[in-house]
Amino acid sequence: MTRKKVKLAFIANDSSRKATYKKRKKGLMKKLNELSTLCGINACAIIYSPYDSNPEVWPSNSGVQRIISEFRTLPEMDQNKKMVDQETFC
Amino acid sequence: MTRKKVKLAFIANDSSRKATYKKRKKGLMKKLNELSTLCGINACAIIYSPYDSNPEVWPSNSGVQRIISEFRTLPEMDQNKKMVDQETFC
DNA sequence: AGAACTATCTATAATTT
DNA sequence: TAAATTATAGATAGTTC
Repeated sequence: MTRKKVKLAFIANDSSRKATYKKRKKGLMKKLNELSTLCGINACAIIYSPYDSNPEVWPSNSGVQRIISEFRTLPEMDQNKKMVDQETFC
Repeated sequence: MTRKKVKLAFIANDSSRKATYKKRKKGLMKKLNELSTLCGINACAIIYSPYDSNPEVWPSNSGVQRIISEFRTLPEMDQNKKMVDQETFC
């Protein structure tokens, strides 16, 4: 996306792929932090990769645990359909 | 970030905040999709907001469920420390 | 292997429709 | 309100050190 447009496909070259991963992971975490701060919302992200020994998370392990606990309390069906009461709000 | 620099703070104006949320959420999901594709990694994100009746997720509800299940299988301590065997790989 | 640089691509704030 | 536009801030591919 800069010196040349990047084709949206797996980067075959190992070192290029790792370099891109490190840069983009950093950028993504920054974006998520900005979204959360600017809009006052809760969010989390978990990223697995061979480059990090443990999953990279945002905002923190405890923050992720809190949000996924909430996510799991949603009945399976409600995770896909709109809920009427909140629909009214939006 | 464009016509004017944005201060990293909660956007007080309701309509501006909502507009920013919608744009940035879309951008974030695109970035996560790109990271996953380019680098061949597994990742997920969950975003809660008053603008969407249900949490917005990437890549899908089932994908999120799969990844958080894996995350939860990590012993609490391992979620923060480096693991020696993978350290060698990186 | 990284850290830094920089040219240029992308995301998006403000504006218009 | 929401979608489209556009000017500009930000992210990053390729390169250098």
